[in-house]
Amino acid sequence: MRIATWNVNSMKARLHHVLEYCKAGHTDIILAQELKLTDENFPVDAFREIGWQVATHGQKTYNGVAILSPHEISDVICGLDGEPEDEQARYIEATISGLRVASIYLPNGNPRPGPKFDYKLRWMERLHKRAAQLIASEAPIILGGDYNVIPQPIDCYDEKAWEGDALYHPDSRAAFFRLLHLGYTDALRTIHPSGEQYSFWDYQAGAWPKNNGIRIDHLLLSPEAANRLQDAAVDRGPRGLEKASDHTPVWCRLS
DNA sequence: ATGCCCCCGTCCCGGGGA
Repeated sequence: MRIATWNVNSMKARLHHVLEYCKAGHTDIILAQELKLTDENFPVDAFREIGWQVATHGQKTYNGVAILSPHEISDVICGLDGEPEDEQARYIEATISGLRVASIYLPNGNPRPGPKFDYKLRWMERLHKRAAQLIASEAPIILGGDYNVIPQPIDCYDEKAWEGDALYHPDSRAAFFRLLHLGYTDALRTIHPSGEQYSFWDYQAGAWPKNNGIRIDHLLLSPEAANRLQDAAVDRGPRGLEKASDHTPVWCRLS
């Protein structure tokens, strides 16, 4: 069973790339983020035609998350508890082949300090509560997505360039490690403990050709999932295509 | 040097992204 997370930066603009990725047989599940469209406008039929099912939690213009798979998707939950007035579509959870998976689009948090950074930290606390509930279930769980957190210095091309940024701020990183300390495993870092494993390259300033990337897309595995971890990697292919997303898929394989 | 690029919206500029 292979699971990939991919911030597609508009499902409408990236539909062809995503369909090709599905058809290529790289993965059994895609946890997608930044759809930038409503559920009504999600191209369900295009996926149905290639034998894939979808569960979506969309929003006009901004955010939006989905779970895509050729296998049956059940018990879908959208959103996190704790802030009923929050209308941003950033969390969806479902069961596929006995695996509980979530697609997460964590708030960016810039500019910091400010209300957007406060929202990011509150959102991470809400995610922490849900992650704790899930781990208590002792099911195999994968919390995948764009966490908008650079965990360690090794995960960015230039530590100085990110100093003070919401993605690299000590509060963001501490909240990320608090998630791990519940008992979750960072799949990619477990398989590749050293070296850069970037998942995002800015569109600007030639970041991609210069490999000025950061690692912000993560797959967090509960113990029952981590026990089955076989492999994990960044798939740089899609980032090199014409009209690419600024993120590329990160995947893991479970036995 | 927080602009460079890219995507969206009832749309030719501005907000948001990271």
